[in-house]
Amino acid sequence: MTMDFRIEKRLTGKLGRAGTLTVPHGVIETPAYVVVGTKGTVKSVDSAQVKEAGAQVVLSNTYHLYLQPGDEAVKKMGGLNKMMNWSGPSMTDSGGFQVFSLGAAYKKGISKVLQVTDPSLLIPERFDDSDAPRLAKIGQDGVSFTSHIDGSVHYITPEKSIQIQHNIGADIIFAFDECTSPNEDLKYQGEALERTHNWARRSLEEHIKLENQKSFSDTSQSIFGIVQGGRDEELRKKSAKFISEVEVEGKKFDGFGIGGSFAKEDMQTAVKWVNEILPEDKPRHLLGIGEPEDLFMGVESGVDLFDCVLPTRLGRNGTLYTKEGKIHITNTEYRLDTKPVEEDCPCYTCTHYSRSYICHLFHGKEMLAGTLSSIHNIHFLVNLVKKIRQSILDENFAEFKESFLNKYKQ
RNA sequence: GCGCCGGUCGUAUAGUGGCAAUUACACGAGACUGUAAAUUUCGCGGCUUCGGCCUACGUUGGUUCGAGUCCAACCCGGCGCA
Repeated sequence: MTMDFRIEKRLTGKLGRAGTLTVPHGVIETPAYVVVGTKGTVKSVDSAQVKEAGAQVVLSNTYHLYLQPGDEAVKKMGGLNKMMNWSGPSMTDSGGFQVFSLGAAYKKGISKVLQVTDPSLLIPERFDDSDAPRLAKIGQDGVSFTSHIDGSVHYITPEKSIQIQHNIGADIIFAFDECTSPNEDLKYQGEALERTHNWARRSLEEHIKLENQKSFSDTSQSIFGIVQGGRDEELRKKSAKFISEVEVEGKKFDGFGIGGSFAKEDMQTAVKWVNEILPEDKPRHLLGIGEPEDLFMGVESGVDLFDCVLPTRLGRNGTLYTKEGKIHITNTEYRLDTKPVEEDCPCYTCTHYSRSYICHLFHGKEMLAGTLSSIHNIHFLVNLVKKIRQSILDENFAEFKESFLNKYKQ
């Protein structure tokens, strides 16, 4: 058994559903918010704290672990879970996102989610910036990366990414893809999609080959294919169809990632196009998303898994989630505020510390600031998705969504 | 008492004739979506119809078209000699 996905309840009239996803390291109740631990650590938070904050599953990164400490080292340490003392379900991203973040987006201030109201802003910036500095360059067969750590050059192919992910040993691994920049033109999006599809097939082939080589004592892994296609309906649908149907030795992808960068406004339409095509009986993961409003949108559009760096990144940088919206805990108004971050929040941070203390920790540049803040943010977002799940089971999703979003100011 | 050195935005500094004045920290407000992020941006004398205007480098006066910068006196601090 590699993976078992069961749908318990559906949202009537919508694509959403609540279910359970069972993998070798445990059960994930879906929809679920996956916590990101890029280098085999959820930044500033220990695995026990991650668990206490309610997280069910952690996602690490192939590229980063390959560079440091090296996938062989991870394997030697007993695999990702053992290495980071995480007993629950685990995933690795393929390195595809780094094709974007270290490539087209490198030093350009382009982010995964673009907040634009004017669609013309999304139209081509692509004249020829091929000589722009970047650490990732797309080649014939794969991508060459210049290590940001020591400048060494590494060529990552789909096969290589899958081999690394097998050494790392997470429960769920992802096909190697190209996450395109939101301001690439349609022609480029089409070419990139061909490449991603080609890489998807090769990823699946390599995965099956490696699974076939495993012995009984080895833990089996599942692989998710990634749907791309930018903001174009035709490309998105074509990709959803291809990724769900591609087959090697009679085997298909175990689940799906929905990747790429979006204008906030088109995210929902893109997700719907895709999820209307993807097979219902397999899990779908919206990669790199998101914010509370994105979670409601995603769930009702048929997403089962989300992951995002926001809880930890924002936490480390002094922004904390509350039911009324995000607050900047370093601001003067919290200096003498002895209330917890959230009055009725059961997380470790809120049950033990005050806003004023966390404000003080940030001003004093104390490491604990990032830890306590990350714990709260993880709890907030993970728990929000758990509540969304419960609302599907209780058949009051719409009411919950409305009451939450009414209070929550973006 | 004599001599030398020094007094610049909260702090520490840069600045030897064109300066609302450098840099760092502190302070203030933002940003962050599959993590090159404990990162990063902006602001930090006042007013403004955004063209400027006013007030500012210990104090007072002077030289100069123009002074934080040169001169004089004074005040304050440090060091040395009596």
